Amino acid sequence: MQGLHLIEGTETKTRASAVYLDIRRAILEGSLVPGAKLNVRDLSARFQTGLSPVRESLNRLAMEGLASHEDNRGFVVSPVSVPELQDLTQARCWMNELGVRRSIELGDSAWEEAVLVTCHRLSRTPRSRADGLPGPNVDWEQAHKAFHQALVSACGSNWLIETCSQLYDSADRYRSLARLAGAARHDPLDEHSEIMTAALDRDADRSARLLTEHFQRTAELVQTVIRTQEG
Amino acid sequence: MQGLHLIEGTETKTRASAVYLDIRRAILEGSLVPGAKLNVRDLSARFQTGLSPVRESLNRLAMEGLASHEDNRGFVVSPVSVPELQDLTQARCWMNELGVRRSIELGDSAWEEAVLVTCHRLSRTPRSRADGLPGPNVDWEQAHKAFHQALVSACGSNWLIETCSQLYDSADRYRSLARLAGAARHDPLDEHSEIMTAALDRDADRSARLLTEHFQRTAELVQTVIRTQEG
DNA sequence: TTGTCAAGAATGATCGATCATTTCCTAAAA
DNA sequence: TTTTAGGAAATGATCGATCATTCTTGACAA
Repeated sequence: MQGLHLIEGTETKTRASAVYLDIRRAILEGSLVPGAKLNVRDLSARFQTGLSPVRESLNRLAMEGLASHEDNRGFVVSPVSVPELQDLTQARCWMNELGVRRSIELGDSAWEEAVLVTCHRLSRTPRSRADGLPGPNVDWEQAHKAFHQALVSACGSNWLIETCSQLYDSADRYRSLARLAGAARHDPLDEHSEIMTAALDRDADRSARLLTEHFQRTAELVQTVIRTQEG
Repeated sequence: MQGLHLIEGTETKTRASAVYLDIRRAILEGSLVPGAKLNVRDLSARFQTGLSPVRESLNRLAMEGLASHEDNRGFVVSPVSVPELQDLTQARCWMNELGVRRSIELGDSAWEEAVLVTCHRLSRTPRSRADGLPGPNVDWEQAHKAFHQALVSACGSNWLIETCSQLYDSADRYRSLARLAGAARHDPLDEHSEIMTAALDRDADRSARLLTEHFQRTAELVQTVIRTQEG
């Protein structure tokens, strides 16, 4: 079997992994909405594959928290809620504060350069797509995550880095949902630059404060959207 | 299908979940040693079930970090190492410090009572098994985890509570491995009481310090064992 | 109308056969 | 002796049929 391409650009060794990545992306992008049933046979048909790879994918997603599972009742896209968003945001603030403080303490010049470069790339990447379509700009999403991960990358703990990455993805899902619901984004271009400057100045307190505010501001916007949808 | 009992006391609705819990326990107890191959057909035979439930279990374990997976190369019990133990310990210290500080801040009398009761139960549960066999005393393990989870239970963040639980289990695996390798345990009975007292006194700094020392002391013991095994 | 219950349909879970890839073993060549 | 090629064996991955459970539907009774 050659590499699989269930979706353009995705190439993996097994069907299970390919399907996993595709469903994962669909959930994070919001094209699979919270609460949606993840019917194994339907997904098999959609991805032109058997039942086993789909079930394996869903098991992975459930452990990751992106899907929910109950024995004999199948899988569902994990629901979203304001309390869960608040919990998530709190965790992001804690973890990123820890990460950036340690990185400021331990980071060498390579770390500084990574922060500088990823921030620069982020500022050069347009927020909206080049083709004018309304979807997310994958390049920007990637640059944004790269910058936030760079900030904590010198903390010395792989566990913390991985945790920040997972939290980022979960929060990203909320952002996508808010965008789909038509939230206008106050452009946070300068916020990122400010955070970068604080980090390169090795000002731990200011970095932590700016990061926390950055996360909370985003969360508040998303919260508003969820509330208007629920009500 | 009635409840399944693959192992005494385990009862779940699907084979996949039953097998998952059994393999998980085997890994945490150390009867499946780090690096051991998790052969799907062998496990199917051992648990008297088909291939699918086993594969689903292994996918879950891999996402959880207890198993490692590479496409087309199957599953392996996750290896252990001194650096990973250090990372894990660091993370435990951070997370439990956060958890206990917030709990001291937010916890009501129900939290205090939970800490008191779980500590009491722990002190009343013998460390070694009633039947004199050398294995772990499941009651003690359970009481120990209950106490540590009680300490952070009022932190207000489900995410943090769940994270502490996962970290506990991962660290517990290291402890089991050290015990199997014949590590003599300096009995930490009083450590737990001291932590309890500090928490009930609402002394956040002392609680955090004692917890961190508690984790680090255990980790150092385990490290020694791993090093002597490696060397 | 509302509640109950028994088919029947839909869906989830499991099975073992089969296909694909990797690993192992052996023999010939360097 | 070491290296390498090739084929067999082992293992991983996938498939679709089948079994088990849950959900739906509609007739009937209260």
